[in-house]
Amino acid sequence: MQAPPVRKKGKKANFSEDDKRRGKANKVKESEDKRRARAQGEGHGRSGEKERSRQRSEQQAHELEKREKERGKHEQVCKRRAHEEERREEKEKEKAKAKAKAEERSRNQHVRKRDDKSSDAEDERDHGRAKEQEKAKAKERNQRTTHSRGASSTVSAGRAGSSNAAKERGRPKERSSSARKGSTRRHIDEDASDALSKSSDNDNDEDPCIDIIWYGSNRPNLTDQHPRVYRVVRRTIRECEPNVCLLNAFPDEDGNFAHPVLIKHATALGYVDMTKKLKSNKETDEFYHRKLCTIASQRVNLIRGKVKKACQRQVKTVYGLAVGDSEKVSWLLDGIAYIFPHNYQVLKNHTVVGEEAFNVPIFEDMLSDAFFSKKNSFGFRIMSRFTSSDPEKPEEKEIPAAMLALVSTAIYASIEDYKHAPYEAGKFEVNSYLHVYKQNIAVLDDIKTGNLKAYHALLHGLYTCIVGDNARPVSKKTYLNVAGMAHHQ
DNA sequence: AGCTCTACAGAGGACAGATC
DNA sequence: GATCTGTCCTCTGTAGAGCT
Repeated sequence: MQAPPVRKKGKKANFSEDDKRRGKANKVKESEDKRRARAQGEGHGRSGEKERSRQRSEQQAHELEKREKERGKHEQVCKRRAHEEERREEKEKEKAKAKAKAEERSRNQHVRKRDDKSSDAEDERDHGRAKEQEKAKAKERNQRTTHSRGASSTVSAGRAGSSNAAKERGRPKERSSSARKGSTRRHIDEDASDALSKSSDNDNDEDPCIDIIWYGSNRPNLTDQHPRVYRVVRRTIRECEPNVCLLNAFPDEDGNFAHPVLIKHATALGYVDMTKKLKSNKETDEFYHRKLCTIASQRVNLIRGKVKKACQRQVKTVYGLAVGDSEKVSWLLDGIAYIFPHNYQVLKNHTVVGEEAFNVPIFEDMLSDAFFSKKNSFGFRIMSRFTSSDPEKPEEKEIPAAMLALVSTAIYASIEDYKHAPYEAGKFEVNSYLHVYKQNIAVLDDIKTGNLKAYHALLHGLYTCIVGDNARPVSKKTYLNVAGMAHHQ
């Protein structure tokens, strides 16, 4: 069996060049074989009777040669046939494999769809592990835990473990990456096997260990964790990620924002010892939940980072920025003028249309780009949870204020990057931009309290523009005029 | 030591061109 | 027209550098 093409560094599947070359080489080889076969055939025909009549001895030698050639030819044909047979078998095997893979994929999709529908479905999935797999997993994990206890750490070993872990930082990379590969695959397989073995709902066989598997890097890896820990953290992530757009884009203002969510899911799943550990104030237990929180908080970071990246590409043209134009940048950022339609003229009075907050096309573009670029994108996945602020029109959903404020904050950060030359994309840190986020939220709150209809028109209007036909068209935001906005800026 | 951010890696889906 | 193959893109997850 041929090994699958090795992927190298980089995002793209990197088998292209190698495969191309391999494909070309095969073609060249084929044509060379053909040429050789043709040449052999021709040569064979020419070595005829003329030679025989001239010199018997030569003829004998020739015949000998001929026989040799034929034998060689025959061997070649045999070899080729064997090779063809081999290739055919390989192809059949590959086909069978692809079929199995497709079946597995469709099962996975089914499971994933089920998973999206409700978290109850996840319960089924999580609890429906095949007995055999669980045993194998438990065995594997025990081995790993033993290893990590000896060489690295589990948090059950407490802080002492972390110092060991620090020593272990220099461990060979293969260890972690192979563990990652194995574990990632393992969880996917769990999903697949789960779809098949719904009947085996039995938690008694599950590995009850709730220690954190941690090899001493900055945070524990999600997929390395024991099933119970994995399940609780996974659910915590699933709850925290949408909340970034629905409720608060900067929850990590409180470093342990995921802590209550962890407790909630541990309790819901009935993991008494884990709930106890999460609620405990002991130093080792605090360390335990802090470590678990870091897994969730990284996901939140990633979402924000993506939004900032989307904005970086656009602000230059939208706001007509030049690198090092600190005067314009300062003006745009002061009082968050950039959220309003404006007219900036050098050495003249700049004007801002205060009635049209967030009525700049970049907001719609950035929301689209960051959250709704594809039917499968994050925004579409959480769209069912969007609500309406207008009690009279509950069906007219709105873009959540947190989502709009996050985009606005990312735009602020991107504009600020142009303040100094040379251009350098700054970091989108919580500490640096939390005040901007709060300022944006305050503006939205003011609109909401001052003119609910305008607030609804703004956010539902954005929703309509982005989501399209699913929503009813809504009047333009031109009547938005919030007198009280100014004193909050 | 812990936090934050970025880059990298792997898997799977989408799509276009090639081939049958 | 159906199927196959190669390539690109996106998403999820992880490692590690740099900073506090």
